[in-house]
Amino acid sequence: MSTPSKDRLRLWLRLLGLTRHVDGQLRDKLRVDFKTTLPRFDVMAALSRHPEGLKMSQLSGVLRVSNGNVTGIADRLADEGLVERVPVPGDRRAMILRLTPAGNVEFAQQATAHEGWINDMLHGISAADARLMAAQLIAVAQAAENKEEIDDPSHA
Amino acid sequence: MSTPSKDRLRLWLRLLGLTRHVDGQLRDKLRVDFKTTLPRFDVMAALSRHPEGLKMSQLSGVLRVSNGNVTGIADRLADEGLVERVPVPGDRRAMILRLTPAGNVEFAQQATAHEGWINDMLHGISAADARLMAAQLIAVAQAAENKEEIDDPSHA
DNA sequence: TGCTGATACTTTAAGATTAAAATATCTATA
DNA sequence: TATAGATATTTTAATCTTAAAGTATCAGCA
Repeated sequence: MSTPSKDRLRLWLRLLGLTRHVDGQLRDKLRVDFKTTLPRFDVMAALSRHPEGLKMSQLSGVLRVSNGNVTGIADRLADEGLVERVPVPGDRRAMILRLTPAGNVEFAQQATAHEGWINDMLHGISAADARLMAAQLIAVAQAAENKEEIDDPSHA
Repeated sequence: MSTPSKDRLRLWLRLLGLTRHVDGQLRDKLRVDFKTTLPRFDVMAALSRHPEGLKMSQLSGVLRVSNGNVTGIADRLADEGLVERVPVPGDRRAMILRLTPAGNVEFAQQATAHEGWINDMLHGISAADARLMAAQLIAVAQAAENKEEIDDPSHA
């Protein structure tokens, strides 16, 4: 049987299956090759895009995870000297988190490897198809998010 | 700059972004509407597809998670009377996990709601596009998994 | 100044997750 | 039958995750 609802459900299950597969591979490779984890990689990637650092709250906003989550990951990265907390002049509540020089060196290696892993795993897709699919997915994501605004106007 | 490698990386980031978004919404709705979690839903969904039940190891195989992981989730579901452990005749090591009648009733409601949530979130996609995209994703996933067999022939 | 509410972050409690170690049982074979 | 290795599951230790509670600070205003 095939209804629009079932077709969309099947699409979702495919999407989830592929994402989990790639995600799992990335976690394995980060662990084996770099003795780190995907959440740590994500934090360092976000900081890498903001060399001046990010406040803890900005970081959790960018990564779309809870505040408390970032606290623990930052603690462990700081223990290893990969990130550092810098006080914010004029606001003693806030802390800026940024990569240390050692963190920058380490992340550069991880990022290069990461791009290579993705390239390998998705090598069955041509560059042109990758661009097309990415564009389709943007449309899908926008549809999904617009749906929420209709449901919950408080976001407006 | 656009290289094939970057195009594939961007595709991956889109894929991940959409999946995380939908995933997060599902978790929220399961929590609010059913006071449960996605891992619990996943276990019950797998058992629902196998009314005779699944051995713990089969279940972790189907869900692609570790053995120990399933143990904890099964414990909690069993505490609530939604699943039960049944001894396997002839093998005292193994246990079959299956939905209880109460678990079946509960899951049926969750599954209906789940399909509706997906349908709402992906309503921007026509049924035809959903089928096309699902087919594309199958090809991508196969390419990704074939890649591994080439890398690691032990799976053959 | 002193209060009130908002903001930034951390801590806590509970569940999810994994790899690795521990238990219990089974199977094949010497 | 004894035992060695394989199999099924649980336990353990560590990390990740969230919601909710807690702490400290800030900003506006009476």
